Amino acid sequence: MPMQTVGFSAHDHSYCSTTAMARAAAVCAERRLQFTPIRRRALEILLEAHSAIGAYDLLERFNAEGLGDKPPVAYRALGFLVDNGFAHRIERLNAFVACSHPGKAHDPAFMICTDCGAVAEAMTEAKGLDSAAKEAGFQIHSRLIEAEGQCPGCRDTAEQGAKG
Amino acid sequence: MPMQTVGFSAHDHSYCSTTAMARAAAVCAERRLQFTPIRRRALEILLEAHSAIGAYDLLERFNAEGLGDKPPVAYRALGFLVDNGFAHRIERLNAFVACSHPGKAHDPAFMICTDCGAVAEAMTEAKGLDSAAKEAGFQIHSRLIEAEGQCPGCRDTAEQGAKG
DNA sequence: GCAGTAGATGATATGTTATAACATATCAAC
DNA sequence: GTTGATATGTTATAACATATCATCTACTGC
Repeated sequence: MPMQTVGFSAHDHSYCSTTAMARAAAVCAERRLQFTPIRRRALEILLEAHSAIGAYDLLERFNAEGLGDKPPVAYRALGFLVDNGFAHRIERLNAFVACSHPGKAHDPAFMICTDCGAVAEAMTEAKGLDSAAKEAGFQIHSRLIEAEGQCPGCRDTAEQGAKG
Repeated sequence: MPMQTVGFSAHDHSYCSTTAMARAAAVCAERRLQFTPIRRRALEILLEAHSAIGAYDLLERFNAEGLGDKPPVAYRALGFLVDNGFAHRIERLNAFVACSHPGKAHDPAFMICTDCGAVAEAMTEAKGLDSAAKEAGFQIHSRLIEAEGQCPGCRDTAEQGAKG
């Protein structure tokens, strides 16, 4: 099945994956960053998943493909992707997802489905947090916003199960 | 110095600590929970800190006091405190803080000072996240909101340093 | 009081995530 | 062809977390 969920909605995944890779390659070229095979493959794997991938999961994939089997290999590749805005770290899961809006600076929020593991990225304003920080005299350097719950697909499935 | 920061503002810390302990004890009595010496001491230590304490830091304290030196001891105590709303886990730090609003159900936001390690808890609305979730058809079960930056005290210090 | 039971603690082992530190390879610039 | 910069390979270990089973303690009902 070629369709999966992004933002929990069906889409042509191979297309979105391909365009994301092309965009990443373009950004790297522009910034004189080396989009090496390991980095490239790491991003491909994240893009294929649309769920969060742990560093050691990634490492297993690498190992199977002869790309290296030591933790730093995975952490460096992931670090590169995160540093350059091609991926995000999901703290709740100690894992990583491909960025849905690469290139643009953003403080994303994530919705994590606890049933199927899908992760969707949303742009949010976090106005409540900003005003709380202002009130406290706290200067925010970075925000972390993650929600866990059920994606639309899994809600439907759960309801079916409850009925049947 | 008896004063420290909560919500980054000066306060009589021994008083806030004592009342928090009393409140926790009352809640435990009401819910028929055992507020055992280990659990009690864990909460005391978190309350004294007003910054996030890691499980192994806590364990070191326990060990020094003859309360146990194996990881499960710390994780169980912390689990109890979190489950019952006396403490929160800070994902970004893999560490724990005493709850500033025990008893009330809440989805707190945290402000973490990267200079001094102080952590303040704020109540927020997270309206942006809620509307994004609604739009995506995602049902939120729990929220995680953490900001890193500089607390008022450390901002002042940093400015002094820049000047001098 | 005493037996049964649930919950708490003790102890061992292991699993999982992450980084420090050092060595080597690759490639471009001089 | 040496230098310098960046990426990768490798070893070791730090840091965080849980599974499992044995034992003990405290409440429950008799």
